[in-house]
This record gives sequence, structure tokens and C-alpha cells, in this order.
Amino acid sequence: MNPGSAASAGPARTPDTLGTPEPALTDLHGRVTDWFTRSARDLPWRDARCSPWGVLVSEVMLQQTPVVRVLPVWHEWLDRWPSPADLAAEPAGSAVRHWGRLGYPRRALRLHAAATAILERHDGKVPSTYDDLLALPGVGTYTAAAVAAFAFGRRETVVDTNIRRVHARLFGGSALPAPALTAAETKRAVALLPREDALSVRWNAAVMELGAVVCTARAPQCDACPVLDACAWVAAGRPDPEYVPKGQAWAGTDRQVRGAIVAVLRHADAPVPRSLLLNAPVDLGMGASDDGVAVVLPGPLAALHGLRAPTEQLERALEGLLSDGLAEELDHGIRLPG
DNA sequence: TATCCGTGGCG
DNA sequence: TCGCCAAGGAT
Repeated sequence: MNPGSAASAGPARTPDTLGTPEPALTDLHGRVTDWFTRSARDLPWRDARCSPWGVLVSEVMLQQTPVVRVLPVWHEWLDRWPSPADLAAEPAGSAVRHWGRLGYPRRALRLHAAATAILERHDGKVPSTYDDLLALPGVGTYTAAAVAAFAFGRRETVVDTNIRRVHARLFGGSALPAPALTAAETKRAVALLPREDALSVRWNAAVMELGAVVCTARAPQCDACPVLDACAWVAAGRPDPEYVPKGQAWAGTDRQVRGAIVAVLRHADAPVPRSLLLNAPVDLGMGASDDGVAVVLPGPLAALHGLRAPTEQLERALEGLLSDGLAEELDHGIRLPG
């Protein structure tokens, strides 16, 4: 049961992948959490008064999006929708519109669906267990563990990209973790987790923070690291990464076109005619019409047509948005989902 | 499991 | 300048 008490001979050891004696592990816990106490960023979702809903919203917004860009949108959302019921009472398109430019707007859609599910299945209260959280739309293994831990104080094994990188360097001696999460990594994270609930929560938050501000991907600030002397990667002379991360293509992709279309819809106050999305108007003036059909801000529409995307791609991107529920088509045009 | 899904700042 | 990267999830 206790991962660290399985060894037979010699000092108590955590499992093979780690090989760190118990006292050394306790020392690491203390040094990293002490560092966290001293230098943690003051983020609103870390405030003790922040609701579980606020934590859930933050975790979804932070999926693949930096803290600095999340902050203003998070405040706007929590102001506007202080509870899951408040969001669920609105059309899904409202969530997408107020998502701003955080990217991956399907997350807004899923957050709205999660709010609805919370209302229907959990009496409007964010569930506190890993399994119940995992069942919510847009909540995967990371987010379920993070919310259970940070909003409810549960002992969960939280594994995000920051924690993976810290573990890879500190214990694995590698510059970067494997391309995809491995079973061995999860096992190691489980073995490292402090036994006591409150300490495990701080450990999760602290290692994540360490990866976010010190043990960063590109230019790690090793001089500020509380466990520099224990780092296997530094001890090995900071070897280069063992593989080349494949970059994310962008220019000319469907994603780029989808993003441009959603931007148009977000700024439109009425359904936008399909023809206006697919074909560049002869005169790019205001793109507006007279009898209440559509008024489109010129910026996003000009940006869309500025991509010079083939009509076929525009159509494919639009169909994708429609089938994903990020847009809906009415008789007179296309809009965010009502 | 590999791929798709946005956006913008930084080294 | 431009590729890399950011508290992932769903399929």
C-alpha cells in the first residue's frame, strides 16, 4: 500500500524508477515546498477564498495557454458567471464569445457543457472526486486530479507538462520528458507524492510552479533552483534533448482558417451570410447589409479574406466548426451557437 | 497512439 | 526573423 515501504534490505526505498531513499525524499519535499512558500506567484485561483468553480475554470483556461493571458479572461468569467448555474443559464455561444482570444475555443464550449452537467448531475456544485470530475466534458486526467487536489485538498497524482519536465531533469537526467506521458513517468510521480494530504497538495503545486518559472523548457534559471544540487540533469552536464519536438504547423492550416472564422462570428451581432465568409466582398467596406441581416466588423472579416484560403478549405473549415458545435447555421447566416 | 484543435510572446 | 512553447483533451 505504501509505495515507499516496500524495500526489504537497507534503508527504506521508493520504487526502482526512483531509487531515492526515504529521508532524501522527505528533504526534497521540504525544500521544494519551502521554496514555493517563499516565491509562489500570487494567482487568484490559488486564493483560499476561490471557489471550486473558479479553480475548474482556471484549469481549463490554462490548458495550453499561458497564465498572463488567462488572468483577465478568468476575472471576467468569474464576474459574469460566479457559479456553474450562471453559465449554464446562458447559450453556449456566449461562452465562446467571452472566451476572447485564449485559443482552442472548443474549451469554452466544453466548459459550458460541464456547467450544465454539474447542474444536472451534481446539484450545481462542482464534484470533488477524481472520477466525477473526469466524467465532465473537457476534463481529462490532469484537470480532474488538479481540481480534486487544489479545490478540495485531496491527495492526487497531478502530472502536467511542468511536472513531467522537472521529474525528467531532477530524477531522469534528461533535458525533456518523452513526447507522450509514459507509464513509468506516472509510476514515478505516484512514488514521489507525499503521504500526507495537505503536503501532497503543496508538493503538486510547488513542482508545477518550479517547472513554470524556474525549470522552464527553454532557458532554465538553475541558479534559482532549490534542488539544484540534487538534479540529475545538471549532474550529467545538462545533455541536449534526446529527440526533436516536431513543431506545430500553422500557416495555411485549417486551424488558422477556423480561428479566423470564429473571430468573425464572435464580433458579429447577427448571423453572417455564408457567402460573406466564403467569398471576399468586392468592396471590403463594412461588410454590412441594410435590412438587419448582418453587421460585421471589418477587421476580423478582412483578416479572414486576407488569408487567401482556397474556397475548398474555407468550406471544410466551416463544416468542421458546424459539426463541432462552435457555429450553427440558420436560414440567413451563420452564428455562434445560440 | 498520432493527430487535430488557437493564439501570441519570446529567445 | 521565426520556430518553439504554454497548468491538455478527444478521437
